[in-house]
Amino acid sequence: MAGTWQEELRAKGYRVTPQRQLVLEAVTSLEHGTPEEICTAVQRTAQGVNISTVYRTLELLEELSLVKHAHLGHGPPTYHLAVEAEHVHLVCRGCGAVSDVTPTVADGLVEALRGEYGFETDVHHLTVYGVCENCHG
Amino acid sequence: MAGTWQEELRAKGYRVTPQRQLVLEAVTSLEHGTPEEICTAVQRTAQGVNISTVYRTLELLEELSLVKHAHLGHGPPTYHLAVEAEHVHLVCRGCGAVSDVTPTVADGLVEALRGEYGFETDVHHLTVYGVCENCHG
DNA sequence: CTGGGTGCAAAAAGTTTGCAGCGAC
DNA sequence: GTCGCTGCAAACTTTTTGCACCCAG
Repeated sequence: MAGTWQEELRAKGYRVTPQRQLVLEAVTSLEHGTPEEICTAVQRTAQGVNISTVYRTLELLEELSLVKHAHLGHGPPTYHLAVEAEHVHLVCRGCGAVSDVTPTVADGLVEALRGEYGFETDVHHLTVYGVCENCHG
Repeated sequence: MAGTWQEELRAKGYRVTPQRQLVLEAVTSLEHGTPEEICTAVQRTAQGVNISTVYRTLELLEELSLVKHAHLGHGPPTYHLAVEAEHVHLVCRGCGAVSDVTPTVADGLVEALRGEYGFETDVHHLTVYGVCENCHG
């Protein structure tokens, strides 16, 4: 691994600040966190990171492809590490649970869309809604 | 077809109002409309349907499974008829275009999730992000 | 008539922006 | 020391809610 994300930031003229490190740590540990949850998590460690800084930081981190976001339902978007995005989200309409499964389940879909429509699927951003095992009694 | 949606409404103690008919017509004609677009469309026909009535009506219609919604990108959700939901949305990250394809492309995915995770996929609600033929040079 | 529905306005929730001071480099 | 970053507060957008009046059944 040639460069850390800190070096990547500096190389692009951005600065490495405590806030940015804290937000990235929060995204890492929360795994599926909304901006507000991330803000709260950050404030448990060091206090006083503003919600608007969280938004600005998430935007920046997403621009650098360090994090990604997905819309899992009605509420605010949830953010997670891009390197951990190697999965497909399953959202249960019954209990609201979010689980992660391997992208291989979508292999057929990806190939069908590429073959029939020339569409390159971004599997990292795939969210499947339905009913989980526990809920379709 | 035994009952119209109007009869279904009345059967459940709800009332059939001009506003509800207009909103449903707007959802039908727009195909992928946000609440605000639906409100605007309704106001072109009859004027004076309030945005909050649109929200309340959409919530009701969704509860009755007459319409469904999907999050296609960053903005507000888009609503469409449930009976027309028999397709999968493709959203292009390049040009933002939304296209509809047959759910058969997801057959493999559906079977894999059912077999491996006991998860019953709601194909009507499936949205796939990626890059369309025109945009991936 | 009766109770659900609507419009209006205010509030809530989520997100963005302007600006002065601070701190990474 | 410079210039990007942050905190704060205000503005903005989207959605929800309270309430009095209205109308479908």
